[in-house]
Amino acid sequence: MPQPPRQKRSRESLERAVAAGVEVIVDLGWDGFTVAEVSRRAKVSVGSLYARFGSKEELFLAAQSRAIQVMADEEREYYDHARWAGAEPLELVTGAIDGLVRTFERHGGVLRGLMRRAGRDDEVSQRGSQGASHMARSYSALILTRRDAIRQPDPEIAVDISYRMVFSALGRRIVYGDTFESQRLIPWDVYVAEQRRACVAYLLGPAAVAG
Amino acid sequence: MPQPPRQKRSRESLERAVAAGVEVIVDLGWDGFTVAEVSRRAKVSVGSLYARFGSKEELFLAAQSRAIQVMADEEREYYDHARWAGAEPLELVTGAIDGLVRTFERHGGVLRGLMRRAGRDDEVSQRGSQGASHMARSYSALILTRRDAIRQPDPEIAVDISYRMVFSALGRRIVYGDTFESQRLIPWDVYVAEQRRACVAYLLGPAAVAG
Amino acid sequence: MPQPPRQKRSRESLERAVAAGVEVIVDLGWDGFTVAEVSRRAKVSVGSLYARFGSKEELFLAAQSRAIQVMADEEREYYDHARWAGAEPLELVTGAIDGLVRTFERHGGVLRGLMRRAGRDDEVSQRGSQGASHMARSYSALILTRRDAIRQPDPEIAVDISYRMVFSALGRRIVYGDTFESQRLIPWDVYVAEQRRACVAYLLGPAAVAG
Amino acid sequence: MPQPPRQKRSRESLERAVAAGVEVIVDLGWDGFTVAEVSRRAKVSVGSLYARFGSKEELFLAAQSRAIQVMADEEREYYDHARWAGAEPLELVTGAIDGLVRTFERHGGVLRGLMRRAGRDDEVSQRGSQGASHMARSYSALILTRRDAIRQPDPEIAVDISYRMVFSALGRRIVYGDTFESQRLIPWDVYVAEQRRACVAYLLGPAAVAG
DNA sequence: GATGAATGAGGCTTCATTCAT
DNA sequence: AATGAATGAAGCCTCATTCAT
Repeated sequence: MPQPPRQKRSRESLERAVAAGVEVIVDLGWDGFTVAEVSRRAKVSVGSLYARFGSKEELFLAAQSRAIQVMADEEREYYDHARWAGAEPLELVTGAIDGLVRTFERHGGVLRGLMRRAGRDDEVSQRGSQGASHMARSYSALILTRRDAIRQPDPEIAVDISYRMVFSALGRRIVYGDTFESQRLIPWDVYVAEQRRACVAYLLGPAAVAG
Repeated sequence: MPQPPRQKRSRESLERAVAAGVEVIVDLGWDGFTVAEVSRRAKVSVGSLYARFGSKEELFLAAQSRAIQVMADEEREYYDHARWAGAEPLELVTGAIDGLVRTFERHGGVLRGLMRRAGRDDEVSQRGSQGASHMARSYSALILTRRDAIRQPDPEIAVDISYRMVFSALGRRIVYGDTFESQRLIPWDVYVAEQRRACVAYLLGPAAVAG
Repeated sequence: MPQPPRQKRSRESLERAVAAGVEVIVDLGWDGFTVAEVSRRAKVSVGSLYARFGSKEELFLAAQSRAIQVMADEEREYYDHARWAGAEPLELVTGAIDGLVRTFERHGGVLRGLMRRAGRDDEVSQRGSQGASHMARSYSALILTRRDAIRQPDPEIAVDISYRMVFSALGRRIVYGDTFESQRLIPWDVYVAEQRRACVAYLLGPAAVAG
Repeated sequence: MPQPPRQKRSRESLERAVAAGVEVIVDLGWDGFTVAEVSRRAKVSVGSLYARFGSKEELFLAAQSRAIQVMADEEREYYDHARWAGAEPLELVTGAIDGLVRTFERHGGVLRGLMRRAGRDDEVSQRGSQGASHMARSYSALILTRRDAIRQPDPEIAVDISYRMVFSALGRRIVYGDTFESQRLIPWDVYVAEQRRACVAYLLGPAAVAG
């Protein structure tokens, strides 16, 4: 009986395991991320998971890496400087922020799971940090193509700060919901729009806003 | 002696239990928050903890309430309008933000533990939310004593947004550390100062900054 | 301040404790018979219960004794030979059985609790046995006043057997309900009437039944 | 080899678990029926027990089912009508009773444990009831093959009553011992013989006894 | 004595990891 | 290599009993 190619079956199992891992992170978060659950969804035996990943921790990290990879690919395309050639500073700031917003909108589910876990696991945190700070560089680089428009003493820092502010504000909302730190109901659209306004005011100053 | 002695021991061990609970939240977070650990640190037996709190969950909530209470007391004093009578808008915004900053500086440890848990437990989240949104009202009320100075179409929303931005930025840093979403090292002082600048720019516009 | 007489308060506490114990046996059975529950209902502290009864076991036994005492008093009156002077054998058998039936009807609640426990605790069993076999003697003595009417080789044994049969049948129904060993629904009245018929047939034979 | 080897170990440990469960019921009853004890005797880990049975309750029920199954098999064979073709009414009644007696003689140990628990657990009671009432039907059906011989107005009820009486009397003796409700010592053989006589007198009347 | 707070052994259950098949 | 059954440490909770006040 001809065996199916070892490598291929293997790769497929691994693929299913990682995909199931991401799925579980989205659906159940870390608390529901049990080896048995991933095994069930992936249709890969527990033993095989351990053969490939060594520990639950590694399995989770693999799922995390996968999710980050997807985001990074989208991000690379979005922040491609060619797309923004000739854009005005206001457009750049708005566009850079929107890249971040898009990521949170598209990947909120998995980001929620990852962020919750990152709060308690150093390795997860470190890898999450790599993904987030990679985006930080893309974001900053894009805006700093028009460094001259930044009305702050240290443009590098100011842009970085703006990234952190938006990242934090969106991340918080993803994880804790829309009325955690204030009961006032603010729709996502308005929330996002105000982040833009605040960053524009901070980075570009009055002229830009007026314009 | 005004207190009935029989209840004294009781009150003391309850006190030790709550204090130990807070301590464990600070040191180990929810994952290390086991009944046995609190029992050990409080030098109170497991049975006594259950006599008072009914469940591990209740015990955690009691520790949370205690921590929130302390913060609320400090906050009430800090945001007392009498202290800010006659202040300029710039001072108000800066002062309001500093109230938030102070809270995070003083209670970062416990806030870290609580926030991590709030991400996954609704009751904890709800109570944390109450504490945070109470401060939101104090913060907003203070700044809105000079509503006329706010250079945004809807001052209420703008002030609320500024609170959320600072809260998120500080909270994130408390939980995830100072180089999570960006590798750039920015000292706490600068980080805080830039939050102030961003909020001032957003809320008060150029005049205030210039001033 | 004049103290209430020690002895009296003491007796009253003990009384309340025993009464509460019986109440708990009736309402909750052994599983719900916790020291704390009796303490609560009796309004007597746990410490006092231990001072008087030494252990939960003793407390239960005291409640059991109390319940048995009440039944024994009723029984003594019911089986008083003076009441049955001149009765026909059929009346005697029927009457003796009815004495047993009455006890189960009046004290079914506590008997249920005691019997369940007696199955697992030797001391409870022994004391329950004393109560039940005391009634056996009253029952047998009454019927044997007309020993000559018993149509069995050994009247003593036959009467004893009849007692056991009725006792078992009633006890079983009290503890396990009316459709345990057979699904056929037989109302209590019919159930009791048939026990009478069976015993009469066994003890007195055809003549009595015909009569 | 017809059985897949992978499941063999599994089946064996499940088998050991159930057998150990029955053993513990016999030796220690419900009170001693702890998961750890069954695990120890079965040489099956606690985790495996939970993998198979989900809860201690399920494990107990599985042991109960096993015991009931064995009894039901014996019963089916014993009460097979072919074996009793042409029997006289007296033989039928005696034989039907002896079927019950045999079951109690052979399975007294486990019946004791099950009955004690049935008094307090509805599921256990219900399943026990099913077993007992299945036998009730076999018993009644056998005797009612000669319904015409029953000297009672309602033969169905009378036969059912006789079953209940014997079942109760034997069950009681199994659970509470031979001198619970009466101190008079009556050997098992005599006890059983008198049950037969009583039922015969009740069901068949004087003619049968005389015969 | 009376009180009831305090103790801690012991029971149930989950799940990461190992290992026989 | 793959499978999934087996393992057992660790966590939560109850309640009989003790003991400081």
